[in-house]
Amino acid sequence: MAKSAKSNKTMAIELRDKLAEFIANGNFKAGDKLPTEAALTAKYGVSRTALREALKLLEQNGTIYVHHGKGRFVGGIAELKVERPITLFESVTALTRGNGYDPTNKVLSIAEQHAPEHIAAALKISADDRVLRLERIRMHRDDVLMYCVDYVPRHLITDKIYDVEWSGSLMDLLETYGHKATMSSATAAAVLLPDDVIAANNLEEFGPAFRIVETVYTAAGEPIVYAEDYHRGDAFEFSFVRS
Amino acid sequence: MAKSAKSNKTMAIELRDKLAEFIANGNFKAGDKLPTEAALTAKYGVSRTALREALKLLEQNGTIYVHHGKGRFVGGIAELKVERPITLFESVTALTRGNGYDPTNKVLSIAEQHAPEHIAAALKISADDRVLRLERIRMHRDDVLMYCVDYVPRHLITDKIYDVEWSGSLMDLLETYGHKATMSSATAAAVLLPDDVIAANNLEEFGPAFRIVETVYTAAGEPIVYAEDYHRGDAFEFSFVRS
DNA sequence: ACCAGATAGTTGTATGATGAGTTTTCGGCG
DNA sequence: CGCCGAAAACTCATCATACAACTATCTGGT
Repeated sequence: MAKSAKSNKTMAIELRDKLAEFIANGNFKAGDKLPTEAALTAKYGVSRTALREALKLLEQNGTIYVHHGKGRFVGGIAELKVERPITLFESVTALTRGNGYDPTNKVLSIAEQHAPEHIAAALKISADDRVLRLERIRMHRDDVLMYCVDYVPRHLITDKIYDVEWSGSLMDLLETYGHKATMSSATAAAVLLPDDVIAANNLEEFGPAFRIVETVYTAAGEPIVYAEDYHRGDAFEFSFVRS
Repeated sequence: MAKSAKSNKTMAIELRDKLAEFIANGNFKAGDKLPTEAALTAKYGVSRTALREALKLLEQNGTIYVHHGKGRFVGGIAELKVERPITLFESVTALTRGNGYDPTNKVLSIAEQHAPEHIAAALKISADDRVLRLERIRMHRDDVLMYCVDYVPRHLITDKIYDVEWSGSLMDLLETYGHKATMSSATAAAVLLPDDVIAANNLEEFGPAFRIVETVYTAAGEPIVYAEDYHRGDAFEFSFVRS
């Protein structure tokens, strides 16, 4: 199996994902026996080393379980897999598309200011540091799907704020400045939009919102965004497995 | 490194855990460089194969990240762990206590009926099979925290329904009948309580609800409960890590 | 028919070699 | 002396081979 061209992924990761797909698409149910290592190395054309590494990753995430000398078997949790769990870190654009919409962004405001105390703490900046506050709505045709407020430490964006295109993906933008978002710590709650937001933006029909407040980090643990995302209740549903 | 005596764990798993401990105890912070493969094989007295397998497991769970040719570094995700993530399978009682409340249950109704089609499908029962529908509210003093509807396949409860105490934990009850709940597949959304529920139970002040719909399974993958839980929006907040 | 040993099948572990990406060192040139 | 390119060293990625440990099945002896 040749690795994908230009892929940064290792063979083990690619193979893990291919095997996961094979299991998901192969009419397996919990407890079914998987092909042996020998059969799988032949099937995918890889070394036994890469295959074993991939299989151990699948074992760690519950997709399979192993009995030494007997073989490998499909784990029960595999049937509970959801395609895009709430725990998946992805851009708001991808999330919105995953819920079946074709989103466009509208920038309501972009401003440089001091951060409220709790936001400064989350972003690990001092009270003297400034943040950029980006306020946007995400729309599908004429319907407002999300109201979003993002706070970014000012020092991360080395250009003047009016020289920057703010309507695209904030994560992609930060990556061009050398800060690649990879994970976040989040909380979710059911709320109503703040009254002043409703009044300022004609959002009387928005209804209950699924609010996610998250701090976004690079792989090295550097906090780069504090986000408050209000997802319209009747437009979004979030999936996850509890175990 | 000798494996623990009588351990069923593979070398890779044991080493993963030892390395995780080394990282946690070693005054490392996110972004710090870890010792090379050569140094770690010498330190732990293991083959390079086992070490690489262990390191890949740590990479998958976010503890470390890798840059080909540069080395391995401590990941920031370890600092993001939350104590009771939304993905933790626990009883509603434990969840409610985790949010700081001392809940009492009030049974609104218990009835035997046919299951709606989507619920029969989720519980993997036929249209002829019957379910028990349990409707309850969870209260903290005089405040209603949750409105819950649970559906249980009738055949799981071998006693007459009026001989059963329904105000306790449903999961504990099912365990006494030999069906231990261990995991669930869930979706969450922000909604309003249905109008008839508000009217029937004087819940005009409930406000937006964080609704979790989940199918609960035993370890063998047998579905035993279909639950619709409406958590009062201003009383519950759910945490999770995205990666 | 039952039991013990041998064989075959399957996963677990180790070692050595080569390839690919990154950093450091060395030598030549202006 | 500083800069640049090439080579060497460092570090992770992949492959191949050999042997060990566990499980299932087969065979031969009683």
